[in-house]
Amino acid sequence: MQCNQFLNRMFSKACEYGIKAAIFIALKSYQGERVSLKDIAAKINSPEAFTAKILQKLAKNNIVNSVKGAAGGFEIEKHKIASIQLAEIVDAIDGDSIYIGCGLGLNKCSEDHPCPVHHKFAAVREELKKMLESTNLEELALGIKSGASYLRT
Amino acid sequence: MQCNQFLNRMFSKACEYGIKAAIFIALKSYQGERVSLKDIAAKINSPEAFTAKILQKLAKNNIVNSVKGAAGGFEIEKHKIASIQLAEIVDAIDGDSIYIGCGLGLNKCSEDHPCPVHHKFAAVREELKKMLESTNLEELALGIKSGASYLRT
DNA sequence: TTTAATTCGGACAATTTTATCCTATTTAAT
DNA sequence: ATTAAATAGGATAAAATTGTCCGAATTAAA
Ligand code: FES
Ligand code: FES
Repeated sequence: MQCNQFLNRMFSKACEYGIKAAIFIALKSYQGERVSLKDIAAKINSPEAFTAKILQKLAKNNIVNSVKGAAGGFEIEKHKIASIQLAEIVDAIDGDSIYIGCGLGLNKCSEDHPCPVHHKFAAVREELKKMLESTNLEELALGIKSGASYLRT
Repeated sequence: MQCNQFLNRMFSKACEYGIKAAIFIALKSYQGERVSLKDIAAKINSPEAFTAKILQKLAKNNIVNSVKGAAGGFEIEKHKIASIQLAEIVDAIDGDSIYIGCGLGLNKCSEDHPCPVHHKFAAVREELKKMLESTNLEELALGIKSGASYLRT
């Protein structure tokens, strides 16, 4: 008997992979290295082909550069790394409804027609928004570099 | 062409329905009325059969009482309403990973082996947890009763 | 006792999310 | 030029979530 029940998340799996991938790419880019899909998937412990799709999305959103062909891979221009906010990555993959939308699924969140949890929820959601908008890739990458944090279990 | 993309949520659809249903049942219970699945689904604008499953879950978790047969329906004992926290409902339907689990999907969130966003994320998540644990069904129901908030768009 | 209004719960269907496979294309190196 | 190492992207599959259907069980009321 498999007890599957219960695994709601703040971010989708795709988004989790996307964030971790971006961090790893940023880290390597600082070292002047370009990384392959294979390396990324191994490092962040994600399914390769699925990760490829996510990277395509990040590339289309100009968050990472992809380079085709032998010796190709993914990279981020060093000077851009510190200016990429977590919010941009989440936005590219999950959209902004997590920190914009109504907590109880009303068409839109509004003061004029609030859902029952609006006032309490909006505060938390705003915290999340601020957090995502004030956290950049550089600091996240530095945490990995210094050994203060980890990309996989 | 349907543009479906992007609809991540804080709570699952099931959980959204569950919260709204519980609020409506609480409201009616204060008025000494028991409500049918049909009424609930109509009031919160949810698919009936799906809502039935969710109500079964709430019943099994002793959050609502279900009464079978003609003139049956759902109710919550008045004296319990103020003591039911939002967290209990979320927990019964979505589990606790939303306010306990790692934001980047590591097996477990821990200070000893933190993911890159741990410190920033844990603060927001804790806010969410506090909010869910300090909000009870009574206040939510009162918002609806007073016309200050709405259950559907 | 019959009937009608209910919830219960199993089976199933549709949709979305997650994951895989395979071919085409690009590019560096030989 | 040829080859090998990459990403791109379409097609498909698997799994999870969301949604539907229907018969069984329960209960109040006629
Ligand atoms: S209306 Fe629901 S969170 Fe604002
Ligand atoms: S380890 Fe990821 S949020 Fe704590």
